[in-house]
Amino acid sequence: MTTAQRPTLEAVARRAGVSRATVSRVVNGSTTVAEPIRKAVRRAITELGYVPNLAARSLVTQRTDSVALVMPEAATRVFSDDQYFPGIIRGAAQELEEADKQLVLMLAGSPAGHERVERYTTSRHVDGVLFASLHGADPLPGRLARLGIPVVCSGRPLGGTLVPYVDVDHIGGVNRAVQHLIDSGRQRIATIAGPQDMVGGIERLTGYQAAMTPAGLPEWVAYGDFTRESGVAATRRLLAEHPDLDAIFAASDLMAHAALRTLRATGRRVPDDVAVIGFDDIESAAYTDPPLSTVRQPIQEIGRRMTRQLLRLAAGEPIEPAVVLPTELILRDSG
Amino acid sequence: MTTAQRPTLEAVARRAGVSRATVSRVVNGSTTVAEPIRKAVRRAITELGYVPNLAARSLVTQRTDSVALVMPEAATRVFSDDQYFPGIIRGAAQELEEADKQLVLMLAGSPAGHERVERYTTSRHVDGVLFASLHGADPLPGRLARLGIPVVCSGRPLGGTLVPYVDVDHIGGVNRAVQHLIDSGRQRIATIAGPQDMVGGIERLTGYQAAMTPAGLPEWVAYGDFTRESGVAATRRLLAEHPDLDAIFAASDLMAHAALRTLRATGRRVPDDVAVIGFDDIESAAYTDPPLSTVRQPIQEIGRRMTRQLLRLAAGEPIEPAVVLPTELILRDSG
DNA sequence: CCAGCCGGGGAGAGCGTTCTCTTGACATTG
DNA sequence: CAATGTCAAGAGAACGCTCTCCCCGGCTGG
Repeated sequence: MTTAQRPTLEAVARRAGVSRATVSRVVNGSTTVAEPIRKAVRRAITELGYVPNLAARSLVTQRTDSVALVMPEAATRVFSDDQYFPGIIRGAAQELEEADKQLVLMLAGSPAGHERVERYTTSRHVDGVLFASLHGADPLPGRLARLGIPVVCSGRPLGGTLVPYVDVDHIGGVNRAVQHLIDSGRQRIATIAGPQDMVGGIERLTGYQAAMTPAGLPEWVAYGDFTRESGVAATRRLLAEHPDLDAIFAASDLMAHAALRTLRATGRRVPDDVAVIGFDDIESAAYTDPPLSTVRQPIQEIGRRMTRQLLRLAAGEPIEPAVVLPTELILRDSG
Repeated sequence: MTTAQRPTLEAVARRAGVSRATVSRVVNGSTTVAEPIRKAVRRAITELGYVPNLAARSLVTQRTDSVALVMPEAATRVFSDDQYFPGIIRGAAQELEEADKQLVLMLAGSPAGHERVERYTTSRHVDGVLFASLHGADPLPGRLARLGIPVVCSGRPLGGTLVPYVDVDHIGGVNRAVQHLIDSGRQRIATIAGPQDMVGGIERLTGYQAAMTPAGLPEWVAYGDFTRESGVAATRRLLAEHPDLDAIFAASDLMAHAALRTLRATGRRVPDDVAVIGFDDIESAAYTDPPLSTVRQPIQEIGRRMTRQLLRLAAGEPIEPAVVLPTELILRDSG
């Protein structure tokens, strides 16, 4: 049961008949070690099963080789079945794996949780911090950035904070979707907007308006919070106020899905009577009835790019303050 | 731009006019410090904004205050829209937050990734390892356990490895579901089984058989991998071989959803002609058409319990080698 | 009244790395 | 051939913390 003492640099050095410094050089890939010695050290390492002690290394290098990914646990969308959360994680994990760094996940749900995240991240326990799906104008990213800690956000941070971010072209994507509705003859196009304390929510609404206003069409808006429940309620509100609407753009696929069902429940046919387009392109979008047209955003790529930017930042390289990835209109049957 | 030097124990000690040892005692909550001194130290800490250096602490305590959560990235279900992945994470994160420990997420997708996970976890860089959703008979958990590293799996590990685990009562839940189908008069009940290299896949099939065999009913099985795509294919196969089936139990909601659609595409009505019951109770189960009956498993609770067990193990406390959580039959409209 | 205790606090030795200096062995040059 | 340069490798000092002694002063009991 007792654990064998883990071999240290010292042990490897003794075994290979060299100094600790040389072993360290070999481990860290310095070129200034003669081949035979390098070989001997390598053998000693494998024979002893030596693995560097990261804590000791961190202590002297002042690096931790880990980055934090902070997500607001409360965010309904994060834990519903759209794939934002796993997508970001997966992208980040892939990119970090290549850099041989660790991913520390922090959920900043409760105020206590948020405080904990702040304490942890400000204390240089990680080499950088990734923020996903921020709500409102969280001051934390800006504060960290001012402390000189590398920070990258998914989605442009609200509140004028100057923090590098990676986002998708919400406005352009939505604009294209709504334009498509207009082009196919729809005249009474409503939207189910997302929460207005998140960039995604705000900009998708802007995209809708950017298409409607120039066309001189009336703008009908109901607000949801990206979830199905809110989508049902919003659709009902829209139908109550505008029974004759002939299209709905929903700011999330979950809400679009809810719209689909609610429309059908009221006897409307999709897309014959009402066209519906969503946003996200979640996996189940292809499996709704009818299959949902939607604006696809490359979630996993967001995670990758965020991470890449962060690693650059941590390495002291310059980065562009904003990366905006394209969105794509996916036309299926609903609109 | 230059980062202010972080204050150390030393600095706090000087400021408070005591020794490092005393500050350490205060920080770690030792009782043998007189109140006035304790107060002085506390003040010095806040004035200087002192935060302990975790690396230095780890170096001497041999603890890291972090645990790894390992997930097979390749697992289709992990990144599809069922909520297994986020659920486990959330449960684990909540429990770890209370213990003030960090969650290090590792995706063991590629062989290289798996090797990386092994290297990292065997090297005592974490206080314990959580394995989620294992495929086949992975030797890693057993190996770690033998090294004396605390390990807990979600789902009974295959291959006879003796590692503590937390699982749900697959067999009981499925048994109840199929029994319900039988009780409501169904006679030709097929099943879409999950992958047979995962406990969940195996046991859900066992549960089906455990209900069918005693009833003397024919057992019709098609295999899928928990995804919608595989569900479509499996349903088609079942229909081709047994056009007269009157019920399907699917080992995942995703496959059940696919069955729903495929059945309808062939002109069958659910539940009138064919009843369908799934497994998981994912969020969208209530939003399928018709709403899906299913066996609910408490995913988040699995995450919590795994973590609690792991923390006990890490603290040297004894734990029960297996925790099995109950499942619940949720009857909606599909069966 | 003194030995013995005990609680509060300090001194100092590590923990396992990295990294700067320094040394020593050759090779190169004028 | 001496002086200089180059390169490989070692010595040893941090890094910031915990924890085991150890000491000091005051209190108790015989």
